[in-house]
Amino acid sequence: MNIGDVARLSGLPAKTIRYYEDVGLVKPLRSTNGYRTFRESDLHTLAFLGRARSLGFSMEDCRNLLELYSDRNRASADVKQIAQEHLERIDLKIAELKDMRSTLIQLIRQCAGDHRPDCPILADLSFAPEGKKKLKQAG
Amino acid sequence: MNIGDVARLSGLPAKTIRYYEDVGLVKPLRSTNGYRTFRESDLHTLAFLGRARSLGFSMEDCRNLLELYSDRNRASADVKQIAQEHLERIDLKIAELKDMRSTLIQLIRQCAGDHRPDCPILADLSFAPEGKKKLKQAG
DNA sequence: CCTTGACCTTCCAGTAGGTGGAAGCCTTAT
DNA sequence: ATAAGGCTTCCACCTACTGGAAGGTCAAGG
Repeated sequence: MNIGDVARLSGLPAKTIRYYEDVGLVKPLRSTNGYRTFRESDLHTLAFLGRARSLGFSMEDCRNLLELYSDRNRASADVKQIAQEHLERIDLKIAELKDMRSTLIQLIRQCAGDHRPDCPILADLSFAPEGKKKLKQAG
Repeated sequence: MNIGDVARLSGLPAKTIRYYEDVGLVKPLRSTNGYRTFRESDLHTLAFLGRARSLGFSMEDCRNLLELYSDRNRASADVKQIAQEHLERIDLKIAELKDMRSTLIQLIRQCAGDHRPDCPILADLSFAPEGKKKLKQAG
């Protein structure tokens, strides 16, 4: 299979697949004309990567997961740990975003959104004292 | 004020402040020795930027917000729109993360996490059928 | 006067995870 | 022979910084 074929089959852009080769995540063969030649196992790896990335795993995680995947003596505990740490990062990120969200919603609600210049959003941004910061962190 | 002073006062790293000058978000003066000299208004701008960034606004948004802030004939509607679009992006991001989260939680729950190699997490990653992909794309 | 240490300066490189484009080779069909 | 499309490499760019090297500046102390 050439890169276009695995791109279609895996759903990943050819550029991304080349990048994954660059960083050593997939190692296709080369045919005499210099074209990359992908085996079934490469396609499988790419599908694995696509799925893992879609779950938000970092490239570093992907690398480790792939290694565990090919290790028949792996302990599922090692896989689980990677997933759990990733989950914690996701929860942290969600919490951060929710914090931003609640502040934004408040500000947006207070803003008239008309032709006049007065704006509580700008007022908040231009005057963010310690008290507010504490409120934000507590909320 | 030198850069160290505004760094302490604004809570932003000096590096970041230099970067903000690089991209034109703040324009400190220079004293004869080449040091940046910040006025009160520059400190104010930096505080504004710090607050806006902490709410997740992009640099592009920050640029526009600063421009509106200094425009006495602004319409609060323009500010509100920037904030609302940002809120939508945040909501989208939260939704994506929650999707990942729920899948991850399921997989983690199913994984024994012991010394044995069998692992539903790897099984999922290595076998992502069309049905799953559609779910992912819908979410 | 000299040194020490804390500042400050610029410039270069690297981070994650790609994406876009240019220049040019390969293949296939007509 | 030529055109279309696929493939190659390489380089730059994106966000929003961050780290570090090499070197200039300034105030205090001996």
